[in-house]
Amino acid sequence: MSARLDAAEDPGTSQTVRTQLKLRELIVGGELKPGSRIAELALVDLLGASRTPIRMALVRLQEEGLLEALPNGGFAVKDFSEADIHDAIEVRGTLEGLAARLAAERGITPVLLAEARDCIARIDDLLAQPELTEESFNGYVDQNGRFHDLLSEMAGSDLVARQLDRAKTLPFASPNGFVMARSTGPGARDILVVAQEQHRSVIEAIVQREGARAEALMREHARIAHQNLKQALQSHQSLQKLPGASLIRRRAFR
Amino acid sequence: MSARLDAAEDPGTSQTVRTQLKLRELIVGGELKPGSRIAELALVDLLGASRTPIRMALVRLQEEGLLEALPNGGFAVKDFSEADIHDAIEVRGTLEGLAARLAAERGITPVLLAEARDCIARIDDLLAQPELTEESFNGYVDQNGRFHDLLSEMAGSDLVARQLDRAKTLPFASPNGFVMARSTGPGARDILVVAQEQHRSVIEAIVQREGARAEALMREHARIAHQNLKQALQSHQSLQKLPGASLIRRRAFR
DNA sequence: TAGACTTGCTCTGTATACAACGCGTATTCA
DNA sequence: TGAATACGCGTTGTATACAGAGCAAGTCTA
Repeated sequence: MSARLDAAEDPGTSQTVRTQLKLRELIVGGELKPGSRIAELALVDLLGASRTPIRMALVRLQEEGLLEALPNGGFAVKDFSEADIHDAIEVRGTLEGLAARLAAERGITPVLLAEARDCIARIDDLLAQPELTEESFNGYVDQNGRFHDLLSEMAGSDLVARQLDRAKTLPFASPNGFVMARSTGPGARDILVVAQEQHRSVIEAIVQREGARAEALMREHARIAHQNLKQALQSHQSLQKLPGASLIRRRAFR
Repeated sequence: MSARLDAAEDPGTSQTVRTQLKLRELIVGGELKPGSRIAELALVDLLGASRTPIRMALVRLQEEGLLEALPNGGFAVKDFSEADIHDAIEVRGTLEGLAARLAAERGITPVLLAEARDCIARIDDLLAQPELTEESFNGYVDQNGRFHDLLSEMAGSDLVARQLDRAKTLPFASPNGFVMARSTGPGARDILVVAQEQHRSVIEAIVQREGARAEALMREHARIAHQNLKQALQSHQSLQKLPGASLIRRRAFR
């Protein structure tokens, strides 16, 4: 019975991977409430896979930090305090700072540099107009994600990239996490302008082999998310747009 | 058949956890060669558990970074280049620097401070004598591990502690990794003296709320491991004492 | 009526059976 | 003799059966 109904969705991948992706969506989407135990049998019905791949996915998501193991077996969706989110952003900034410093110290390939410059040029184009449209905002999110991936690659270290991936897994710690929460509003475009300036400066610092400067810039760049967090927590509307908002403890909405 | 022969070893824990611990020992001990596929059935015979908990343990060890998933299924023990080890140490230093900075900025509890001071005092005692015995060296390793655990706790953040744990998992990236490789030799004691001075300074910086200083000190502290790595790679004898030495690529011994 | 004990159910952890896939080998054909 | 194909073995990924433990509900007794 390996040919399940929904197996046709992603023919190439294994049940375990499909289950993991679906589960992650359910979690950050808020379908599974934090704190309460996740019943494996319920997921069997919900996801159309047997318990074995589901358990595998649960273990992987626990290692990712989205689930916690309960004392008497099983897993529950983790919830995060405001302080946790702050720390998650700080960790990402620190590791991105490390990546930037290593990139500056070791030098980067012309190919990577060209890609980064292309990335920055595209964001420049998007920000050329005084008004932010939904389309240009989505474009920014794409290019911003690409920029941060490129930076991870520039460090030239699988280990650093791996650790950075881990740090970005938490939805609100990802480079685009709080950008999403601020897609509209008066200050939205200005923040992107500031962020873009930091993008430009970091690449310049890396090219000039200024490690300390590159590091400091990436740390500060991540801290934009702190401002966005603060603002998002005051606006229910903004929080709705934040991926993984349901994982935040003491949430006022709902 | 849940009452296996060796189940009596650790009555409380589950098969999965026991398997994971045993497997990790096999890996860092060099019993499982890097690169080649790990046959699950072989582990069934070797560890006395069925395939299910073994697979669980394999997945967890992959997430830990000790195993890599092979393209056509299964896992292999990862091998690490000299550059990987360098990066792993740098990542640990960076995260320990973050922990120290957070501890300084946020302040630490008197209990933690007392424990840290006790830790430092014990190391002082061990280093009071001009000669390093095997006993005093082992004592140093214990207290050094304790110190680094305390520092992780001082940050006051589960997320930071988690990420730091990950960074310390690689055996040669752990605070005691390269200390072990330098247990003997003329310079051995002097290095411990330097490290201990850094321990002292970091705690002082944290108490004085000097975040930047605390961070810089922990980074530099981790870099002692770089020196030790360099020296260990030149001496077969030292490498033998290094946990996980068999995971290093292009090794000259054996 | 309240508390404690017992019983039953549901859930996880573990073992095993099954199927598909890949790889190596052997055989056959050109 | 070489290359290509087919067959068989071993391996992983998946499904399911089974057992023990925890939790809740119900009942009995004081």
